[in-house]
Amino acid sequence: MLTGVTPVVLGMLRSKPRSGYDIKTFVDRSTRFFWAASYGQIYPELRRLTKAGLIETVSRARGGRRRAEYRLTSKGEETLREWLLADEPALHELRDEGMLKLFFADAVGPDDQLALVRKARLRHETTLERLKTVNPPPRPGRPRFPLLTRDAGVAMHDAMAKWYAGVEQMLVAEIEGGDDVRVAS
Amino acid sequence: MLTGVTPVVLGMLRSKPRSGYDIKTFVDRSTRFFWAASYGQIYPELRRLTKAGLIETVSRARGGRRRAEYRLTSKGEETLREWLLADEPALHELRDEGMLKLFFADAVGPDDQLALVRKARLRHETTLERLKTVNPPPRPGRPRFPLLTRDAGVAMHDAMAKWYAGVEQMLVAEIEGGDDVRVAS
DNA sequence: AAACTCATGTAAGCTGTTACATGATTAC
DNA sequence: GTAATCATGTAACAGCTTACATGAGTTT
Repeated sequence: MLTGVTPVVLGMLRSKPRSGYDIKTFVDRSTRFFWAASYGQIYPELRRLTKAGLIETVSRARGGRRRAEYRLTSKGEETLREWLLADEPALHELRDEGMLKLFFADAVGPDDQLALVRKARLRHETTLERLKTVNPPPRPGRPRFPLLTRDAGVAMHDAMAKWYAGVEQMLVAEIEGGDDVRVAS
Repeated sequence: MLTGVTPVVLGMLRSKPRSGYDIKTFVDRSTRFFWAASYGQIYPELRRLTKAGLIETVSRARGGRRRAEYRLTSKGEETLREWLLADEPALHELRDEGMLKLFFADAVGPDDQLALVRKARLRHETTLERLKTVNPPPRPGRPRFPLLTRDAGVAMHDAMAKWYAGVEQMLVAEIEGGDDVRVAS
């Protein structure tokens, strides 16, 4: 894989010809949650891949509008397949500021800790709901795996939301318990 | 937050003075899974933070070795607390090549799809096992939240491993089912 | 004395984001 | 006619990784 954007562009062009704009739009509605891409990556990549012979231009019009559509060449399809079946361990990177905050939560008092955890849970629940609304009707012939990855997102954020909920309960119990003790003594 | 490394450095110096080397080592054993940091970030950041008065140098020796330890100033502690309680939505970014491959898995045949899913499940299970072995004895007085984030990692990778296992079963059933039909017809 | 670990630091380079420029077409 | 959307592109910058340089102390 030359750069991080290569497989997305290749993959997006496999099912049908698309323009750079199309790719960006589709990425934002689909892979963005686990693999984002910007115009600054996509357009230069389309040129590189054309030069490398992995994709080719199809048509330059839609309506009267200027438009450059690309499709995979057989060489491009082969490259995509190679990447899919490659043996190298797949990259897996996470940047989760909420988790980092939790890591350092000892620096604040119990109430603030609770607020922090609650916020994190809410975030995951919001993402969860948003993912659930993505619901294109499965048609025969349409690729099935994209929808599957949506389910993965649901599973992940659901697990996280529930985990945070557990921590929340623990903290609530401690705060209340602590109050009781103080009242009782 | 100035840069991504700021809160880690600040947070790592809160519990006790550390050197840049210490910070890097500790990050690699703890936050790396959701927030990585390299020397190229840490050392320059230590200078910036010193100049800004958020941290200060403590001692310059340990054994006979050259060593620069830093600790939080009160201003630094305040900055850390502000970041912890900030209202801005926490950054959450994922780069998951395995998931991207699954997204495009329609491009390969059933057997390769299965192999791909199996590999992904194994990856998560491996990470899961590694996380489970991180088990520092909880001592009173030692911060508790770091250990909690380890549990979060366990929860997340467990959820993903199980989700992939489900997909795997589905694919296996389909492949076997397809065979049966072919054999029966 | 060789090898390893502790320890600090930087330069080059790669990747990716953001913001902007440009202009055509369509919807109101 | 004006606002929104479609569409392509780039330049500047921010952020981070990698590799290297350097050297002291420790272990074998």
